[in-house]
Amino acid sequence: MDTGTPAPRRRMRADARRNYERLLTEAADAFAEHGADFSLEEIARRAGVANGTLYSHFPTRRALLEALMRDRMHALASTGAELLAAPSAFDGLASWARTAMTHTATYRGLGAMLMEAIEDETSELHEACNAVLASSEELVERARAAGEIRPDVTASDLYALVNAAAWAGEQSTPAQADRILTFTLEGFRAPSERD
Amino acid sequence: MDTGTPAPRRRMRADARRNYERLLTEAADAFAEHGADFSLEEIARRAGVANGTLYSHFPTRRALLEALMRDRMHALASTGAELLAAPSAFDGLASWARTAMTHTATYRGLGAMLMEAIEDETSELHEACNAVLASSEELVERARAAGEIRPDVTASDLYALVNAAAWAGEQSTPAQADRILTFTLEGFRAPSERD
DNA sequence: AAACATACTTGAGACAGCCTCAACTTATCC
DNA sequence: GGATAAGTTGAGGCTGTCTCAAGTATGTTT
Repeated sequence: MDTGTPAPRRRMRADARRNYERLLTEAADAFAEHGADFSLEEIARRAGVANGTLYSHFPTRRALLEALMRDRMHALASTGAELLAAPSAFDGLASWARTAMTHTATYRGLGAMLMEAIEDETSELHEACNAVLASSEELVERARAAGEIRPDVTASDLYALVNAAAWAGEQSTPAQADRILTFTLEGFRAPSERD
Repeated sequence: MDTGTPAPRRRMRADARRNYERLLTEAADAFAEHGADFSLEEIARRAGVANGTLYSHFPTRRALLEALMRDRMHALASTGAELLAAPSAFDGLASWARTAMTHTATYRGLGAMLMEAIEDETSELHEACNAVLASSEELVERARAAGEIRPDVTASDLYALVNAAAWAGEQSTPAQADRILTFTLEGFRAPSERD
C-alpha cells in the first residue's frame, strides 16, 4: 500500500511536489469533464502555474495521462485476480469486462491511448497494460478450461472489445456500450453453454 | 444514375468546379493515407489553391468529409437492400455488417463522424446515415422474423457495433476488428440457432 | 544565519492549424 | 468588350503545442 498519489521518480523539492500534485488534480477534473484532449495550457492556468512547469513535469500529454492512470490500472489488474475466485468462470470474466469498460470510460478518448500503450514498448503504461492483459488472460484461460467460452477467444479480444465498447459509449450513450458488451460476451460464450 | 462526383448545390463557374473537384480528390488521398484529421491547409496547398478557397467550398471539415461520403453512403444502403434477398437472413445481415465495417474503415476517424451524424439533425450526412440505418433495420427485422437473431437486437446495435469494430481495427489491426465483429454477430444470433 | 548550489519556474516566442474577410481577379452573360 | 456577380487570395487573428534562456526559491552546507 502506498500514499495513493502517483509518485514521481525521486525526491522532489516541496514547491515542485505541490505543483505536480495540483497539476494532476486539475488535469483529472478537466479530462473527466472535457475529454483527454483538453488544452494543456488551460490546465496549467487552472493549476496556477506557467505552462513550462506543466511541460517540465509531464513532457507529453501521454505522460500526464499515464501518471493519472497508473494506480487505476493496477487496481484493475487486482480486480481481475479477485474475480478468478468467482463461482462461475464466465460470470467472473463478464464482470471484469464491465469493470474494465467503466475504467476506460473515465476520460473520453482514453481507450485509444490504452490500445496504443499495449503495442508501444516505450510507453510507461505499457507495463501496466500488460499487467491488465495478463490478469484478463487468466480469466479467459479459466473460462476456456471450464468450457464456458469458445476456445479461440483471447485476452486481446477481450481487451479490444472492452475498449471498443467504451468508445461506442462515448459516441452515443453508456447504455449502447453496455449492449455491445453484453452481446459480444454472449458471442464469446461456448455454443453448448448458451441459455 | 449521376456523374459519380458529388455535386454542389447549383451551377458553378468552371474554375470553381475545377477547384472543388481537385480539393475533393486531394482530400480523399490525404484522409485515406493520414486519417480524417489531416491538415486542411495542407490539402489546399496540395490542390494548388489558397486555404480560403477550400473554406469557401467546404465551410467545415465535416462538410468536406460529407461531400466525400455522400455517394458511398447511398451505395451502402443499396447493398443492404440487395442483401435482403440473401438465402439466409442471418448471413445477409452478417455480410452487410462486414461491408459496412470496411466502409467505415475508409478513413481513420470516420466512425466517430458517422456516429455523430446519426444524432445531429443539422448534419448533411444525417439523412444518408438514416438511409443506411433504415436499410440495416430491414435486415435486422428479417432475421428477427426468421428467429435467427435475439429479439432485442436493434439496427442501432448493429451500426454501433460495426463502427466500434472499425475503431478497434484502427487501434490495432484489421484482423482484430474482424474478430470482434464475428464474435458479436455470434452474440446477436438466437440461442436456438447456434452451431 | 548567510551563502551556495541547484532544482525548479517563468513567460516570451517559434511554429502549426483553424478560420475570416476585405481586396482583388476572372468567368460569364449580354 | 464591358458590366457584374461569382470566385479567389493570403495576410492576420486566434488557439494550441512545445522549448529554452533567464530568473527565483529551496535545501544544504558551513
